[in-house]
Amino acid sequence: MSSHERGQKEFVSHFYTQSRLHFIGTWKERYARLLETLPDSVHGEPAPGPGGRRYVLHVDMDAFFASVSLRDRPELMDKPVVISAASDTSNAEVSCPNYPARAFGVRAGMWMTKARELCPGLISINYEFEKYTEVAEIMYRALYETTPFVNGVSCDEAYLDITHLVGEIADEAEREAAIARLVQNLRTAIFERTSCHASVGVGASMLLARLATAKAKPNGWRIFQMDESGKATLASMPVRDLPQVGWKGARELVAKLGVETCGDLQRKSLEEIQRHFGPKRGKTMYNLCRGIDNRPWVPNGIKERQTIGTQISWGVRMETTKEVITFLEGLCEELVERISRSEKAGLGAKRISITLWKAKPDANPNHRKGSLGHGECNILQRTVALHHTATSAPEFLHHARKLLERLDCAPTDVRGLGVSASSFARPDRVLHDFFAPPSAPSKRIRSVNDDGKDEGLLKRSKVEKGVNEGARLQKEGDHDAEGNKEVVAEEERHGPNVDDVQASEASTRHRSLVEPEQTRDERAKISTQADEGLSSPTSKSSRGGDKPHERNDAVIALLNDSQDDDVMRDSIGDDAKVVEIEDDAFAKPRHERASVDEGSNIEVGKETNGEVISLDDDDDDDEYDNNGDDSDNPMAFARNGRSKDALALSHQE
DNA sequence: ATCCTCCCCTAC
DNA sequence: TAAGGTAGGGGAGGAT
Ligand SMILES: Nc1ccn([C@H]2C[C@H](O)[C@@H](COP(=O)(O)OP(=O)(O)OP(=O)(O)O)O2)c(=O)n1
Ligand SMILES: [Mg+2]
Ligand SMILES: [Mg+2]
Repeated sequence: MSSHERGQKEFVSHFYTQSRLHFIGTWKERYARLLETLPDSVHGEPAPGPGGRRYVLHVDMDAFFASVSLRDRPELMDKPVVISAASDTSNAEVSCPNYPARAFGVRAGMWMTKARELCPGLISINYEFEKYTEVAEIMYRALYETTPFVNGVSCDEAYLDITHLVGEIADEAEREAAIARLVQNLRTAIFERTSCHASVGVGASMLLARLATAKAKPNGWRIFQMDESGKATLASMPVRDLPQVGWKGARELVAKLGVETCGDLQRKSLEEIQRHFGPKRGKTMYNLCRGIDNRPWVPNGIKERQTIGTQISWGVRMETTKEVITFLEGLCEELVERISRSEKAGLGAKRISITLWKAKPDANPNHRKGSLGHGECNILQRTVALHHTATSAPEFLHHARKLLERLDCAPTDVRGLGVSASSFARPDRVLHDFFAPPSAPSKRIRSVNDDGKDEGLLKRSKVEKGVNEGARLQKEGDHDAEGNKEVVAEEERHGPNVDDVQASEASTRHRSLVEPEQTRDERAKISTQADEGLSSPTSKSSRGGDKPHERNDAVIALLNDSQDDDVMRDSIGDDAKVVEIEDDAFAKPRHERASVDEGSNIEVGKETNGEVISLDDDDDDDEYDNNGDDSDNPMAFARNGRSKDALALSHQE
């Protein structure tokens, strides 16, 4: 049921109860709350052992969602089963195939129709999010019983540093025996308490532990030693098996450097890799293919959040601007709720971004994921930096609307929306909001920038030049459906879940080399030729024609109402006629400004509350689409010197 | 150089 | 039917 049919706001909250990706995506936040109940979890970094020895465990549940659900259905255990929202013949997305299903080539992210082709009679079980949460918690408790040095990655996966438990053991054989005992105890504890299997990899770094886990699965464990044989193993592994090298990266490596294995990559110089992938990514790849992992240990796996966001790009259908606004409002309310549940509770956002999935004009409905998928879209984002913080849903909504206006999208073309908050800082007008309800008209004191333009003009300058050619802004699809057929050999072994000892040599698990059934490209194109051209080394040039973001320098008004705009603009940052709050944060580089506010003990007084920069207030915002039809914006004409429907707007001069 | 915005990729 | 989210790293290209 689309958002239009269900009602925009209801749709938002309901969607989140059903989405597995939302469940996964918000898991760390819930994990952070769980940690607060585990006194042992507050720990710093583990120290290296004697002789620089280090032992890291990577623990990952096997076919997690499926394992949880199959506990109660033992008769299905050895049959091919997936977890998905599918019933019968529907085309849902596969979340988690069990290992028997994987033997048929069924993969997470695959659509059910494809999965059924590969595996006739495939059984699907629906999501049971509460159970996953329960099992995840039990698993984590077992992990923290082993060591406080736990780095949580996801609901079914974490790294443990056990150097302090085994590193002191001088004799190597003894040390390895101790590791084996520890790992087996942990695996046994998890299985006894959850009836689900975890596999474990051991290595001197997170990277090596993770590579070991991949070889250990399912239901096994393994050590990845970087001895001669380990080096040979690594050299023979496809680059796709390295973390951070995904489907595109692997393909790019082949196309640009002729590299397929880690060994191939090892033979390339740092400079050459960097030439194609940039300094940082190049350096990372250069290291990873050698088994070198410099990632710092993150205690508990919890880093300070930089952004909090909400987005939905499924089932989004709207016909009027009002519907768009209502949907956005739903997202903003969800966002505020999530912020309040996070460690950023009580803070406000100094940056707000939106994401828009805009249907391509020529989108082919056959490439949609069911009737409610977003189909072929251009995905556009816009950001605004505020001088002050936004804390309430109405404030977020206000800015989200303005950002959306810049994108000039007809409601009927909207296929998805997102709102996100960043640059968190101490809120600067908390009390103010109490006395000034969102809709209250504001007193304003206007000022004008150098151009001397006035506000009226600004309000029509929202749509940016170039957005109507948005298609050009995005990279074209990468591969056609055919590209998908060249499925790579996978999954040699899947017999009965064997030993609880070192998994056999044959136990190799490859990450998919196949493009996921994914959002950005919709693997839309039927013509392979054009595609191949684009994937050549020059393909980046598809961004060449960008004309993103014309600077929106116009009018500024000062006012003291929390409703009004508060946009940070270069043109006014330092020299415009704006009464600026004296705030040491503003002495810093722009990107540091907002976040450092937090903890700076600036009094949030009446004095500093007053000045807010604004473009205008909200009273007539409905021009966001005047009547829902895009492309008719006076400024589109003014700026482009051309506009499809400039005539339609002559109404306001 | 460094910052900023928008976009791409990756992982679960 | 069907639920294509979320966060972070980082690159390209323009502005400063
Ligand atoms: N594209 C994906 C990837 C993962 N998941 C969910 C279902 C998985 O069960 C869970 C954990 O992801 P893993 O990558 O750990 O995969 P599994 O645990 O399913 O299998 P494995 O045995 O390979 O770890 O996340 C999902 O819904 N969609
Ligand atoms: Mg797993
Ligand atoms: Mg996992």
